Amino acid sequence: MTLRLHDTATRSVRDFVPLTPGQVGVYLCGLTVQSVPHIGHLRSAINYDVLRRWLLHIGFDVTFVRNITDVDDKILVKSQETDRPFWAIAYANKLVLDADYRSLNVLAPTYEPLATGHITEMHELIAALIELGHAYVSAEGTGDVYFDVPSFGAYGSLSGQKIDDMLSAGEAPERGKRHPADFALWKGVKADEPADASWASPWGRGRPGWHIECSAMARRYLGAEFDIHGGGLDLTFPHHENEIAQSQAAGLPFARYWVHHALLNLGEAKMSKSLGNVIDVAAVLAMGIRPVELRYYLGVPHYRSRIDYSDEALREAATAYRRIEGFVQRAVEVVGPGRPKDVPPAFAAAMNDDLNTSAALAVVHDTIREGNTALAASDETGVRAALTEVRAMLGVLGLDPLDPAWTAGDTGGELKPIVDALVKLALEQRAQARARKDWAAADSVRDQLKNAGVQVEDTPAGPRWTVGEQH
RNA sequence: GGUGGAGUGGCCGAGAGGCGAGGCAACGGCCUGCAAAGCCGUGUACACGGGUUCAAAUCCCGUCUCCACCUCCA
Repeated sequence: MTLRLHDTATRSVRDFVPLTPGQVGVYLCGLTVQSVPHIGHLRSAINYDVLRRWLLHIGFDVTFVRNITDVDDKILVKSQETDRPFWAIAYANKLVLDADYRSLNVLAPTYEPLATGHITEMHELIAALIELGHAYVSAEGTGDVYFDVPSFGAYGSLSGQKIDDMLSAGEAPERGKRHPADFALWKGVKADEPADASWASPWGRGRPGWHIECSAMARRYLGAEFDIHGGGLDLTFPHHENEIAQSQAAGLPFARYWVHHALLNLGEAKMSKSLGNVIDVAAVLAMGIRPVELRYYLGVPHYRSRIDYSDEALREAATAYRRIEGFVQRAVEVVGPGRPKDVPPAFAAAMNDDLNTSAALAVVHDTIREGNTALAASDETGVRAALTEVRAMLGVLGLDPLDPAWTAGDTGGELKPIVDALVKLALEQRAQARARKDWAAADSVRDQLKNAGVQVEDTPAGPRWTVGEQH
């Protein structure tokens, strides 16, 4: 059974065949670090993290490149508004982004190139495009270099756009564009822009256009042709279309599969900084939702389905995750953590079917039900079998409760043995009360523990307790 | 105007011609001293109107509503 992926270029689900057997090169458009990331951005990271984990699980060697755009119009505007260097703003936002990725258990990419670190590679590509007649220097002496869109016959093939049908670009062609659809490869420095936001080039000082960085960096780290290019649906046009044009016009075959994920909406529109309808990780944590629960919420719907954000749905996802977590904890108490390895065939089939995470999760829940039944029957073999499968599946989704990424952050870990001893003391009294059928006394112990944040449950193996997981 | 996509039970969310994915909530039962957790069971769900078919949520035609992109955007 092979992996099948939806390819935007063909608008169909296709068998995934890597360029080189056993190896996969993935380029994901990361963020422009113009502000603190919101949970829509993180959905993107999680979707591709699941893709990556699945590729790894089925045995591929994955080179995963996710870029950072650290210079652009908005960052420069912010720099002027706040009178801080653009690079300090970009870096500060990148630090928050890094922390968010880590908190959500998103694997670090193989490499994370910065746009400003690849000016040379961009120059090479731009020079080649000029040489081949696919780019030109603005006639107005601004130092701008534009890609000549009409010179690239296949333009629009990814998004199905025809140049003639496109909405006229509001403003008149700027600074010497030959065609309104032409886009900047290099932007000559403007008088009012920060002096430290420009680089020397054969066409004068300036800075990169937005699209060129991805073509240049994908080429540098993944080669002229690579397997998968990912990004948000909103990048299909013009960004990805322009990447294709730049790369292919320069003779580079570029990406073989285009994977786009749907967006996260808040209210009636996509979450976006410019609309002001934004929720970030800090806001979610403030609701009492843990990062793992946020990951579950963002990662379970199919990646090509829009998520309409709501607090209720997020809280519900947290509850659902706790059922999963509850099974894993109870099972571990009986048989130990086990050694997660194989995944049930139905789970693999769902993942191979264009990463159907919802269907895959149904298999997780089915397995958990079997595991719970085994637990109730004190069937250790059954518990162990279910636990290893469940953990293997959750591992692919990045949601294994035992993953150090989640457990490392647990607060009060060093107090646990102490609390454990104290709770045991109380539970002993409860056991004695129960033995003499003094239910009032027994329940009083349980209620007092509950008031202190400790939940007590009776199981076939005796009472167990957990700390504050109520919302 | 062009391009792509969506409307599924109280809620979330898969599926894409035939036997009701899964979760949350609710209700009933089992278990329990009582709980909790768990397990078992309970729902005439597919935007609307036509059509094709033995059979349609799934295909066709039409209608409505919504979203994204065509300008920076995950």
